[in-house]
Amino acid sequence: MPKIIDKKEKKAKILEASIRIFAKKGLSNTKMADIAEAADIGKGTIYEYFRSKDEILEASFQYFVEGVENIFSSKLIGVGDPLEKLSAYILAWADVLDSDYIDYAEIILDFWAEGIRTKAKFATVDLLRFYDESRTTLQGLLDECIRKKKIRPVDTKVVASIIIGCLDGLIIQWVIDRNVFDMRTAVQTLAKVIIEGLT
Amino acid sequence: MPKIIDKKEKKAKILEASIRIFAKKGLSNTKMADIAEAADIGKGTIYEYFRSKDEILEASFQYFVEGVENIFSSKLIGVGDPLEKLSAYILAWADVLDSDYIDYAEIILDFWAEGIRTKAKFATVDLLRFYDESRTTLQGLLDECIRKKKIRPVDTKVVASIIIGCLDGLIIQWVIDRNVFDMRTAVQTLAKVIIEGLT
DNA sequence: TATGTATGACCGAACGGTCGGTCAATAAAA
DNA sequence: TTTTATTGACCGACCGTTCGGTCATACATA
Repeated sequence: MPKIIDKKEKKAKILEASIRIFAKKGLSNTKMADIAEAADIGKGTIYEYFRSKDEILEASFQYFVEGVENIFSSKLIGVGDPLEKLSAYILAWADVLDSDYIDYAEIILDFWAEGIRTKAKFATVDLLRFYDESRTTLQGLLDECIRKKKIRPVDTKVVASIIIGCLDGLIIQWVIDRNVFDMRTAVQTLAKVIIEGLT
Repeated sequence: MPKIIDKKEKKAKILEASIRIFAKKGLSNTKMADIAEAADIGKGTIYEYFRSKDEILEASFQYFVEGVENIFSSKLIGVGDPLEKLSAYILAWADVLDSDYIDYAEIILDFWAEGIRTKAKFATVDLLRFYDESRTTLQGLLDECIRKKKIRPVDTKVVASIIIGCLDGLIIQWVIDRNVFDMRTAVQTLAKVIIEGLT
């Protein structure tokens, strides 16, 4: 019988390597040979696991979204007070950018840029879905706050967009130059300003 | 004597064409041939005006920054009250994204993404300078507000970063999907929430 | 030996940039 | 006015290189 290997595990290994390189070099500056080298395999082997570079790109993005969503849901469970939940949601972004996710922070701009133009599934489906779900979650939190009279009535859809925008924008600045401010402090201040602006 | 043409004007023509194509296709998906076609000249002619693709990239970015800075300064003159100035600054972003600047909005993500990685002057010098100046301007506005007791004391550097971040983040969302919210409304709401959060 | 796995030499399309040559506008000469 | 010379502007065929993807071969395991 032939050698049997864990396809799933190897696929993940390639994916992780590709994300590392994407983050370092950018999406279109990354060559298949680079990924192969980072994954410590031959270039041809990649094609045993992925049909094309585009397929790797798509899979990478989904990997990223999964990771982010896991962090978020883990930070929200157990929090009862809607205002606390709102705060926890905003603060969770600082956790997303910690440790393992630094690579993702550097890659996210490329995903955004690429996502706007390509017809790849990850862009037209996954990216929009991710934002839509984020916005819906946040909007739900805000509506709950209003219903319980924790904040004054506002256009929750617009405010939700603004909050997500703030977080994305901070990521950009932080990625461009990490010395300008501390991410955790910035996120805490943001939460404070927003919540006080709404109450 | 031969035909003498306005080199500056032609350079601008090439630049505008390149920006249009960059916005449509992305930085690294844009070919010199595409730019030539859009500028309605031969490919070789481009090299009479720019040494390389990278040089075009750099010039494009500077063109963008100049345009944005012009809009901003024009919106701030004549405004006396510091709180009004703060508001005017935030609202100016909606103007930036109007009409002529739509192309720029689509290109800005690429500039950000590319800027982080490349050693190109536009990235290491101009991009950082642009953010630094924006932050400084805003910080000055905030300091003035605090001095005149228009808002409560806060870490103005962090708040300045947050405001810029909010605006960048809104741009991203708006570029990805313009139907989600109206930019002008969002910016107005943002100004309101921030200012009320600070007073 | 049979079969799943791995590989890197190889291929062809595509791209950035070059270069030899053409064109058009003007000025000076006839 | 016509002819000729001069020169900047313009161009696209071409070249060297790069890169995504293929495939013939080799390898490892049962």
